[in-house]
Amino acid sequence: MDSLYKIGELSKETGATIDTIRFYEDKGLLTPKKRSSSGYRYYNSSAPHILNFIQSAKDLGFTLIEIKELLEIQISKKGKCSLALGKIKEKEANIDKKILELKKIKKALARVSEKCESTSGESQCHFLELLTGESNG
Amino acid sequence: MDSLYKIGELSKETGATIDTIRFYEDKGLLTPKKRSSSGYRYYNSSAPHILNFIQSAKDLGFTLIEIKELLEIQISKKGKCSLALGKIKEKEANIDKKILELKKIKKALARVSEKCESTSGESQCHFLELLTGESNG
DNA sequence: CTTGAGTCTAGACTGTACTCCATGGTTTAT
DNA sequence: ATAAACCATGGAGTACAGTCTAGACTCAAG
Repeated sequence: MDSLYKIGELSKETGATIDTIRFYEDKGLLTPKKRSSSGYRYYNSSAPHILNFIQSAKDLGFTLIEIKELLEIQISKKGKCSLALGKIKEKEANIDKKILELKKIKKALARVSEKCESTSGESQCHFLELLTGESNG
Repeated sequence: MDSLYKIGELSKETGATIDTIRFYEDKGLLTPKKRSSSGYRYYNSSAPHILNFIQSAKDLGFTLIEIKELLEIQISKKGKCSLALGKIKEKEANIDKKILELKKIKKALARVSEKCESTSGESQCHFLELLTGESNG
């Protein structure tokens, strides 16, 4: 039902190199569905999703250890979390903080764009001032 | 008007180590306002803001080179950007993407919390499924 | 059944971002 | 004036996240 594919195919599909995929396996982030008798790795269709998630999460500043933790989160048949609820709430709060910081930076950049497009002059300032709100434009 | 302080004081105020502050200087992210005749570094009140920004930006997955670029953005008296407007728009788009990715992760975590709090059972699933929306609860 | 592309393991190497010396000069409080 | 605390430079060492190489095995096509 779910055709398996080899590491080279997975690599081509996701853009992650073969070495990187093996490295992630070593770190416990992505285990092949099975190994052939000769040792070849075979992956199922969830592997590319995992690799894409790892890539996104890395771009967002998560370490491989944190990403591993996120990937390990699951809910049992009885509705139990694999990770303490407090820890999960902590991660949520952490992400909220990141979103806020990004919005601040975005706002500062938007102000830069705006000022540079209008070319109304007399508005000298640095990014840092735009970030903290002390603009003089 | 603006009292200067030494690297140790800056370190204590921001939590960045002296070595880190010097390292950032080497990379062009933070230059002391002036040096004493004996070589001591003296910083003004904007230094802690810069260090805090570096810390936040690092947590958000920006490299020191990207952070340097952000810090170098400024608008001249004539309303000109120090960086091409296209580049700035690109950075804005990049940040929008990061915010979206974070919101997805946040949503998945919120679903985990919700399910684990309700304990209504029969809802086995992994984080990755919650992330992509294929939950079976 | 061979040839070439793909895969295996193990280990060395790289870049980024620090972190830790060693050694010596400077400041400050007593 | 002298110790204690602080700061300087330069260079070595570390952790994380890959990236590359060597040497051997496997698989698919002609």
